Amino acid sequence: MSKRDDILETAERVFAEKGYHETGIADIAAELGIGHGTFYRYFRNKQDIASTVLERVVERIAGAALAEDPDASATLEAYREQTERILVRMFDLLDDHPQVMAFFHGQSLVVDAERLSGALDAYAAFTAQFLANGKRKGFLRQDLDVEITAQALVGVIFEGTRRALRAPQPEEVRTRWIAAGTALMFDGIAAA
Amino acid sequence: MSKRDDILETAERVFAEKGYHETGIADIAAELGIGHGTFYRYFRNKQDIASTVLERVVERIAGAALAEDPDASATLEAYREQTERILVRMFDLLDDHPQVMAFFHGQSLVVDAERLSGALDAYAAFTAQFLANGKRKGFLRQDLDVEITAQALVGVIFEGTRRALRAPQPEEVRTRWIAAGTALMFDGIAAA
Amino acid sequence: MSKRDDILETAERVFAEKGYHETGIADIAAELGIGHGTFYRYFRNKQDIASTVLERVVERIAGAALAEDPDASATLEAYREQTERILVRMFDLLDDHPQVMAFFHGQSLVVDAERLSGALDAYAAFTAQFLANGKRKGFLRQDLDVEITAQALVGVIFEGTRRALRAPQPEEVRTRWIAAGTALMFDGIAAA
Amino acid sequence: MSKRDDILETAERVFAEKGYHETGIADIAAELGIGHGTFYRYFRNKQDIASTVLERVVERIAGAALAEDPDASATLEAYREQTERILVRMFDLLDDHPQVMAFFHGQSLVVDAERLSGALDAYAAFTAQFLANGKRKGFLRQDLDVEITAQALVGVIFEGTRRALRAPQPEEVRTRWIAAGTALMFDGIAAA
DNA sequence: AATGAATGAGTCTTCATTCAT
DNA sequence: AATGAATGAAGACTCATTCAT
Repeated sequence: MSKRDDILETAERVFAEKGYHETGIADIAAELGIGHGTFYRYFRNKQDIASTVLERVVERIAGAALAEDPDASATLEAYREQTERILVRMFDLLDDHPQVMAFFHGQSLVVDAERLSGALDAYAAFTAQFLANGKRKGFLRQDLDVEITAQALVGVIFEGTRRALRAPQPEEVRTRWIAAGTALMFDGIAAA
Repeated sequence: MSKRDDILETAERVFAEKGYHETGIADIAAELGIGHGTFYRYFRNKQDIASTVLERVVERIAGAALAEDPDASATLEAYREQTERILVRMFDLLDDHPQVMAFFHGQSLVVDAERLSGALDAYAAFTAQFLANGKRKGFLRQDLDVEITAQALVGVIFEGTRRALRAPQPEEVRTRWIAAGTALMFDGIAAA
Repeated sequence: MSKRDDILETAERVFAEKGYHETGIADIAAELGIGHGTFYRYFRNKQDIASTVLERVVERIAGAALAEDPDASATLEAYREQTERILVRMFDLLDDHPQVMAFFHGQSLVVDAERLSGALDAYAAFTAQFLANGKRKGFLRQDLDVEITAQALVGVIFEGTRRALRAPQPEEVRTRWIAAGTALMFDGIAAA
Repeated sequence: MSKRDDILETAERVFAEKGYHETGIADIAAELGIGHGTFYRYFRNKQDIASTVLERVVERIAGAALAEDPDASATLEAYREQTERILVRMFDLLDDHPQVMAFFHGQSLVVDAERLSGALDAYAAFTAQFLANGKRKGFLRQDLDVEITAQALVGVIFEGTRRALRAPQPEEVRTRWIAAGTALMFDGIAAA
C-alpha cells in the first residue's frame, strides 16, 4: 500500500474518531509516526485530504449497492431479494469498516456539505433506476413517484445505518432494520 | 422581544448561513450592532448559545408534531390525515422559519451530536406512539416493528425536509413529498 | 461607618483573600450587595481603591510602633521592653485584623511597589530614631550603623510577621519570634 | 546557548523590568525577534515560563550559599568568614545578574507565592544547619532558637539585597550591609 | 523525499470603566 | 445617589502552512 493510502486510511479513522475540526494535521502525522511536514508532500492541505477521504467513503458506500443491476429484476420477489442483498452489504460494510460509516455520518457534512448532498443525490438516482424498472415491468405501483420515493428510501437507509453505528448490539439492529425496512418499503404499514 | 431573544434569533440565522465554526462571536455582535462584550452578558460562551439555539430548534420542530394526539385516530383514514397535517406543519415551519431547519440540518451535528441524536430518538419515540395506537386498534399491520418503523419514518421526514430546504421550488417538493411519502408509508411500493 | 469605609474594608479583605489581579470590581460590589457602578462614586478606579487600602494598611502597621517614643528609653532594659511592646502590638494586629497583614505581605508589592518601599523606608527611619537614641545615651554600641541596622531590623520584623501569617499556630510562632528576635537583636548569636 | 535558554533569559529580564502581569508573550517574542507562536513551542503557557524562570532564580540564589559547608566551621571566626563569603557572593550575584534579584524581589510573589515561600523555607533550613553546627561546637549561644533565628537571618539578607537592588550606589550599600549585618548577627546591638 | 522549527492570522474571552435612566 | 447594561481594548493561545536543511 502506498504511503498516500496509508495517510488516507489513518486520516479517515482519526477524523471519524475525533472529528474534522478537532483533528490536527499533527495528530494524523503523529499517529503515522511521520513528520507533519511530510503530510504536505501528499496533500495540498487539510481540506484536500478531508475531501479525498470523503470521496473514498462515498464510493465505498456506493459500492455496496452498485453490485446490483437496476434492470435485473423481473418480479417483486427478485427485487425484494436485491434490496435485501444491498442492505446486507451496507451493514457488512459497517461491520468491516465502521470508520467509513462513522466518517460519513459524522464528518461529511462538516467537510463538504455539497459533496454529501451530491452523494445522496447519486444514491437516490441509482435507487430510482430500480423503481423505474419495477414500474416498467409492472411489479411496482404505476402511480409511484419514482424520484421522490427513491429519495425517501435513501433517507431510510441513511437513518438505519446511523442507528446501527450507534447501537451497542449492531447485530440485532441489522436484523430488525432489514425486516422492518423492507416491510415498510414494499408493503407499507397499513393492515392488509 | 428581549435582547436575549434578539441575540438568539440572529445567532440562529448566522450559524445557519455561515456555519458554527465559521461564525465568530464578533459576526453575531456586528450583525446586531452591539459590542461583542455585550454578548457575554447573555451567554456564557459560544457553545452555550449554540446549545441554546439547538434546543429551541429541536423544540420548534417537535412542536410541529406535538399538536397531534398519538391516540386520537381510530381508523386508517384518520391517521393518514393526522400524518398529512404533521407533514404540512413541518413544511410550513420550513417556509416560515427556514433558518430553523437550516440550522437543524446543517449545524446541529456540529454543535452537539448527542443532542441531535437525542432529538431523533424523541421524534421516533413520539412517532412510535401513533404506530402502537394503530396496531392496537387494528388499522395497522399486526406484525409491525413499531420501534424500528418509527425510526425509519423519522428518517423519511428528515430527508424530506432536508431536500425541501435545498430545493429552488419548495412548493413542488412539498406537494410531491407529502403524496409520495404517505403513499410509501401506508401502502409501500409494491403493486396492489 | 461611612459607605466609603465599608467599601474600603471589604476591598481590603477581598484583595487579601483573592489577590489584586484576581479580584474584580464586581467581586467587591457583589460582596457588599451594591451595584458595581456605585463603586465609582467613591473611588476613581481600581488602582485608586487599592492605593487607598494600601495607605490604610501601611498606617495601621505604623500605628503598632508609633505608640512608643523613640527618645523615651534611657536604659537597655527600657528599650528592650519598648521593643517587646512593639512586637506584641504587631502580632496583636495580626490576630485582630489578619487581612491587614495579609494584604501587606501579599498585595502591596503588586498594588504599588514604590509605596511599599516607601513604607519600609519610613519604618526603618522610625526604628533608626530608637537606635540613635540608644547610641546617644550609651546603652547601644557606639560603632552601630544606625541606618543599616534599622533596615535590617525591619527585615526581621517583616519576615516574622510573614511567617506568623502563614503559621497554623500563630501563638507559638509569636512567642518564639519575640524571644529569638529580641535575643538576636540585642545580643547576637555569638556565645557570651 | 539553546533557544529555550534564550527565551528564558529574555523573559527573566522583561518580567523583572515590566512585571509579570504587565508583560505579554508578544513582548517577550518581540524582544527576541521571534514570532509569538514560536514561544509556545518551548513553553506550555505564560505561567509555565514564569515558573521556570522562578525556579532558575531560586536556584541561582541558593547557589550563592551552597558553596559553603554548614558543618565546616569550628570557631566563631571561621563562621564569621563563611557568613561574609556568602554575603559577598550574594551581592556579586546582584552585580552580575541584577535581573535575577529583581525578578526574585519583584515578581516571585506574583508568579507563585507558594514557591517563594518554599524557597525562603529552604534558605532558612540551610542557614539553620550552620547555626546548629555552631551551637554544637560551642561557639554560638546554647539557648539559641536555631529555627527561628535562621528565619530571621534570612529576613535580614532578603531585605539587604532588596535595598541594594534599589540603591543608586550599590557598592556603598554592600559594604555597609556586610559590616552592619554581621555585627548585628553575631554581637547584637547592645553595648558591650 | 523527509523533517520539524518557525510563523502569525484568527478567535475566544475577560473586565475596568462609562453613562443613560 | 444608585444602578447595571453596554462597551471594546487587551491578551492568551491554537494550528494550518511554509521552507531551510
